[in-house]
Amino acid sequence: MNSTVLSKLGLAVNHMSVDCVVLGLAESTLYVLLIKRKVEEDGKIVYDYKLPGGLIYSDEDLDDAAARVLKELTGVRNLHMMQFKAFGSRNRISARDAKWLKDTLDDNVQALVTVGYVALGRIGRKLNLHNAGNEVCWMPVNEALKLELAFDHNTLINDALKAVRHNADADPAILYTLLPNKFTALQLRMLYEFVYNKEIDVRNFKKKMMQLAYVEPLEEYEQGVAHRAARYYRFNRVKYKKSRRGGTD
Amino acid sequence: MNSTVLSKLGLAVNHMSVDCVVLGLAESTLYVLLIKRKVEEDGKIVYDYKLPGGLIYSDEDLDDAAARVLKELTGVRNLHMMQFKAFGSRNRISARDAKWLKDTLDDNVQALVTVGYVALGRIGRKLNLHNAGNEVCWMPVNEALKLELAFDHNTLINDALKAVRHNADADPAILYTLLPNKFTALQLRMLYEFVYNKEIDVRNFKKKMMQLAYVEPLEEYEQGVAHRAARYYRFNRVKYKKSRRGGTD
DNA sequence: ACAAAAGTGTTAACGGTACACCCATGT
DNA sequence: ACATGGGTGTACCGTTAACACTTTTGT
Repeated sequence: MNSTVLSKLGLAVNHMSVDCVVLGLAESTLYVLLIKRKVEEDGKIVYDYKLPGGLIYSDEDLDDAAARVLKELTGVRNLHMMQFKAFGSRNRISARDAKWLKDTLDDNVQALVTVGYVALGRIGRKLNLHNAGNEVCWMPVNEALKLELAFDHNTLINDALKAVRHNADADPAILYTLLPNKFTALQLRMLYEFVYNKEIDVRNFKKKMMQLAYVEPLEEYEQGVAHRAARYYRFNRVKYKKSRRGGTD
Repeated sequence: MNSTVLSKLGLAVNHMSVDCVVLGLAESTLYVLLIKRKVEEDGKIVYDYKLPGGLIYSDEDLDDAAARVLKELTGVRNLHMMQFKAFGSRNRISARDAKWLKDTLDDNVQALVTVGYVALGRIGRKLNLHNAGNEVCWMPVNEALKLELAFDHNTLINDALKAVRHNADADPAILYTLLPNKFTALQLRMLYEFVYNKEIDVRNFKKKMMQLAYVEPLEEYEQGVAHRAARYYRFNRVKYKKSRRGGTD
């Protein structure tokens, strides 16, 4: 059966995986979802971090594989995952990674092409923190990028951020998946500041924001804050879609 | 060796390929590079078209695989290939495709994940028109999309076009790879009109074009045309790169 | 002379950016 | 009362968009 394929194709058979870069915003810091990895090295046990990822089944689509892998590893569901780039095998696998693959998959894996997915989510979600013996955690993106993550996951995170920035103006709706249902003007502005990586003038931002029919002001305000209470707004998906289909607004 | 992997992983092993969408512009029509495919069906021999594509070796990077495949199949080299999307296996393979894969690779292939690459090239290039028994040809994109191409190649072409449009403003240089070394203002404008899919005012366009330091007017003009001769311009890659690195122009 | 496409400037509308003060609330 | 962050309007500038006539060349 399949071994025939292998002998015929030789080098041309690889392993394929998806890796998920899940971003979340809290207190104006961007976090990324990581899995703690246990590796034995020189007789000592060391820990490092990896993105949630896994192999693709042959009967599933890429998008489905990404959703399944994320759910299996972290319990997170129903996130809108966006494919951003595929990564080849060369230079992706360090000695430590090879060791880990061998321990996990019980064989030498020489090539591993991965398809990167990015999702934006709310940090409040419940995680299966110890799913499958793995420890799942949120880590500020800045800190994560200072570490040496498994495989080329530093690269994946960087490219995921680029993809979000690149796609945000084509489809601003993805940004609102990072915010809670009710958010203040400050939260929205900080999100834009992060995405466009620069400071935005408060008044100018408010002006533009009020022109967006799909950002609806509510009659609700912050409570118990030591200053004037900020108004809450919410994202109206229906109006958003309408505005994309050539509505006058 | 590898068969161990298979037995352990079962469904998780697939075939991986790259497919190249090579676009070229001629006479204000956009063409795509296709390979004629011969399939036996119900005892009859039928022909259809596919994009140049092939399996990825485990020791090469994706970008290298794309360049190699394109060269092997069409003789085209040194094109800047841009990865745009990966495509999963489900619904990609028709009965006819399965038959062709079996004839070509001598086994049943159930899953085939492909990474799509797009390149812009000049149509004048010499092609190895009958490389590896395949007939390579340029076909107007509009015509190609009316046909039922192999696998999900209609989708690939459409997504490649979207990617070009999406990337053109981030990096206009890619557009100039579609033009001959010396081009007229009309050619450049038609290219922009295609990419942004709308008419552009002649004078406004000229104004903006003259502000681009990297579009250099030459002292050469069209010859033997039945109207006033148009001036030629050329793309200066060095100045372009300089302008991207924070030069004042 | 005429047909066909090249080449060339000005004005108005719009969107983006810069900028400073008063308001509400808890301590 | 004061400290903290929320909320608001106006003026300038650069970019884009609309618009029509003259020039060159071949037939």
